[in-house]
Amino acid sequence: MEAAAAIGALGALAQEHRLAVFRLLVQAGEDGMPAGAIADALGIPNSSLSFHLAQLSRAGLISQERRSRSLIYTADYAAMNALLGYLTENCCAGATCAPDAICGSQDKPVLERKSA
Amino acid sequence: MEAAAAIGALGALAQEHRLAVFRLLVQAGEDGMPAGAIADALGIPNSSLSFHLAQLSRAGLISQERRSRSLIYTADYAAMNALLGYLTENCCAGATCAPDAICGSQDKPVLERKSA
DNA sequence: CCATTATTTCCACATTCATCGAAATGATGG
DNA sequence: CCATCATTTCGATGAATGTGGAAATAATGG
Repeated sequence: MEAAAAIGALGALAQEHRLAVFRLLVQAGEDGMPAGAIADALGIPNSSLSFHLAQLSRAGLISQERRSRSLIYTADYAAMNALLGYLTENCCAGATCAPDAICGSQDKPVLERKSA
Repeated sequence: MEAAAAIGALGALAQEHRLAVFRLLVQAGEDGMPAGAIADALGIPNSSLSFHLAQLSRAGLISQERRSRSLIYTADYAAMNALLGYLTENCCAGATCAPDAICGSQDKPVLERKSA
């Protein structure tokens, strides 16, 4: 992951509602959630939520898929792994917070999961 | 780390110059760098850099210390660890990207033993 | 087809963010 | 003390962000 992508992902998560949405989608798992259910769960007006979903989507952190009448949103684990990897590398590069502190393997992605 | 702090840290890093500054400070290690040297290394005007340093500082990601005439800035590794921990926990909580996937130690956070 | 449902786009507005020259502040050495 | 150096604050400006109601778009079931 290059810096520009990391900045995009960081910015997408750096907002109360968007962080809540992403957390919710992570918990929802691979089945994802329809926009309406997200709005309902978090108490965000539809139009506002749509704006935030677009931001998360543009950052590559979530993906959408239409299922019948609903648009289902799903967290992209690979993107989150890439972000964590970037931060870990750039937090630790040449510095004291040892990569080994994680567990020893630092060029393997943190969460290895299906890719999108 | 609670959500508000995470949002602050994410927002602080979600900017080209600030991310570059933080990376530089991480590389610089515990000795840190004076503001002038940072501005010089990254080609950022003093006043702009000062603004960004304040943002990073307010987010708790860096700390300052006066040494003679210079203000030395240092990356706060603990804060970064806390952020990584928050993201890891909230990426994985109740979902499929298993905590064990990290390395096997599942009750030990990524880089440090700590909870908010 | 059409009524209905689900979601997005449009719009207007207030707020915050980023930029950087110039002036102010703070600290030091001599 | 004061000349000087290092850095911050001030101020003005343009751009981007967040908000939410209302209207538009898309898809389905019947």
